Amino acid sequence: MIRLLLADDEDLVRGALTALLELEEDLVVVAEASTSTEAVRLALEHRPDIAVLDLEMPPADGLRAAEQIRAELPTRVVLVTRHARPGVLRRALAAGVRGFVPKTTPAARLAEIIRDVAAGRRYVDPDIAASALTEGDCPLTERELEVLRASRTGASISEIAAQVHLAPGTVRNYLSAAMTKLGAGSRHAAAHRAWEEGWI
Amino acid sequence: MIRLLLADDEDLVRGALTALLELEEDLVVVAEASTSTEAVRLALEHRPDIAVLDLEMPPADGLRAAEQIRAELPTRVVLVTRHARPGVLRRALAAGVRGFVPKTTPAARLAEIIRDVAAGRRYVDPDIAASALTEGDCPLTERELEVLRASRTGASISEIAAQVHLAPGTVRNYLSAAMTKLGAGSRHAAAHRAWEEGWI
DNA sequence: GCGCCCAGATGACAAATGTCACCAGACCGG
DNA sequence: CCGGTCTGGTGACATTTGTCATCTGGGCGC
Repeated sequence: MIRLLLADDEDLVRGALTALLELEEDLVVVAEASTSTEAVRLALEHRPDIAVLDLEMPPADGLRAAEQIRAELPTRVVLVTRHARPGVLRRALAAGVRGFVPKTTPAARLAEIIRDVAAGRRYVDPDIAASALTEGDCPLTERELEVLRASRTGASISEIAAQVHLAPGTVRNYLSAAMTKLGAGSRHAAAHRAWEEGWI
Repeated sequence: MIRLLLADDEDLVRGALTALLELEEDLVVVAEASTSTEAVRLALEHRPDIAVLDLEMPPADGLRAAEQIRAELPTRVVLVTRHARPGVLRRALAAGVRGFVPKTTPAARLAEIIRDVAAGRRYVDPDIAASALTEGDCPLTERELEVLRASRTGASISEIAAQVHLAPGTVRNYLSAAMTKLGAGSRHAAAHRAWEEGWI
């Protein structure tokens, strides 16, 4: 019997996935979480064999939760995501995630993937893997990513500066560098671009 | 026995919802669609009692599909959405949708909601309904919405002008008006705001 | 016809933004 | 200790953006 932790912030989806997986006789959902922090807490408490985490989850994303779980437990992590972007896959694998499943995967496959991972194998969506291999790595520094993230809501330079605790001029420099690297004409275009690539 | 059409572009979610609903003895999923056009086609073919449509679905969104289904069939439509924004609810009700369910709804409620709708009642998520009632309607004109939509990717004024076939100065005027109405300091902030409200 | 309104356009102006060159500490290998 | 490198910061400058007053031409009631 494979014991599962299921985390997804959308109750409807999480509940539906539970229903789907409980149909399998060798799988049992022992805990459900709706936030990344709750996922970590419940993982420590229940020590499941596999943690199935949604990537898009407040307050920290599923990747952070995966890292924390992996740091403490032998639990294997399967990440499920809507926007399966190459950059995310790269980060996920670096974090030691054992399965990477976009939500475009047929539902019937999920149980098989979980069994594979439980058996020690890895699963990575073939399409994403292919594009991750052909695409270049993220050229941006951590700081550049930070200011780009902060500019996604349309904030002004000074607002971004306040958010990231930097001087406005410095923020402009980072943004300028990021824009050059991404070939964008404005920080907003750069932020959009970086998001599409899965870098923020 | 209530016959259902289920449409969601994410196979995993759609399959999981099918599993969830098939657990109910009085519900049966007679067709599954992964695009809005397929949803309309299958609805005409199978004439289900209820169509459960995801709002976020290519190529046209679930709202369009709902309108088309309603125009041809007595089928009742339940919309499921991730970003349950007041403006969207407003448009959905105007399109004759009978149920409006954000994905934050507990999974166990979905079957009840479907039975309610099948029985002729309506269901609207209480939280969204409340904010839709307290919030004002979209104050933006069609043109203002158009230029805001075009600016979402971070395009420059001249690029937007080319997209919407207007002079750059005119685009600036519309953007300026939109920013004033939304209390935003830049068009990017305004676009973000308008998106959050469900207006674009 | 006449006046009125409205979408679209223009031009002038101030403020915000992006570019660039350069400075000051901190940190590190040698 | 020294030079190299990295992060953070500053100031000058050209462009872009946002604001506002104003113009133009077409529809429309009368």
